[in-house]
Amino acid sequence: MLLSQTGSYAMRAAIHLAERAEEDGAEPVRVGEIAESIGVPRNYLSKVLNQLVRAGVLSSERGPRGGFALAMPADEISMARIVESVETPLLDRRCLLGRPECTDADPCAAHPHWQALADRITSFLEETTLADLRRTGGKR
Amino acid sequence: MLLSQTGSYAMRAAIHLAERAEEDGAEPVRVGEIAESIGVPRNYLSKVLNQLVRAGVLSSERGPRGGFALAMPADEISMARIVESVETPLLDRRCLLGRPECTDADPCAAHPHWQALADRITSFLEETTLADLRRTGGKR
DNA sequence: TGAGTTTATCATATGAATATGCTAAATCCA
DNA sequence: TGGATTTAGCATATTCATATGATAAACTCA
Repeated sequence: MLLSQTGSYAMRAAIHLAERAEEDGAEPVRVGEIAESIGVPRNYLSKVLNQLVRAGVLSSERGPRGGFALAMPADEISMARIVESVETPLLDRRCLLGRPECTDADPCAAHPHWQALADRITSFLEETTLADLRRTGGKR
Repeated sequence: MLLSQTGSYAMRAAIHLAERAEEDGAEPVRVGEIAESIGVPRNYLSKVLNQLVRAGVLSSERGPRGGFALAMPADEISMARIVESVETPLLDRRCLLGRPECTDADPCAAHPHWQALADRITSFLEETTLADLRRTGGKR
């Protein structure tokens, strides 16, 4: 699996916020609505959203009329930015085999074979934005 | 990370066996040597190797002169086969976002963007064999 | 102001992956 | 045969991601 469970939650929540932003502009969305909509544990999601706030991806307001919203336009938020906010490291590009000491000088056996694909994966995560992932038309 | 820790251990152990097979033919290699060579916990590796034996990727012999060896030529053992032997599932191609109900009829937001890349990752794992990963020349 | 609502934070629980240690079974060889 | 060696298998420990629950802090609005 490319994304952790937490990374998946973060992505789905962000996509939901991108969709809601299209409908209601900058109106904050409450945790309860997001959790129910994407079907994940409410309290845990709350913690994940808070990480996104601290990473500057989301903004939040407390109290009535409070909730979460994207901190910037959807087309400026990449998958990489979201995933990096909640899980570390995003992708071990250095070494597919997980060797801590894998360097160019002493590369692992998979090194040359892995590089090209790792580059594509990284590009995918960096170049795909919430705007790309937002549902257009079709059912919810 | 694309591979789990256990998947990484399995790959590195298999690569080591492929290299040793070139040197000594079908001579079994003991857990101790493999663990020390790739720098992983010996007892845990023992369990991982046993999984590979039960999956038919490795063969094993007990007693003095015993140990582990590839059950077939290195160019017939794909990364996919090894990783699938120790972790499930290899890669959730269905849904990048981890939604359990993600189908063609009701796809997740990332579905079309994810498919092409997932295909490439799958191909990489299926088409790269131990023979490709074996070190040729260079230092150990 | 003060009651109600919502996020923020903390403390803890659960579960799965990872790791360790011991015993059993198989094999070799003197 | 019997002791030594090595994998197989089991039982348990540890660690970390995931999850839950309760309280604190911030905000709204009557």
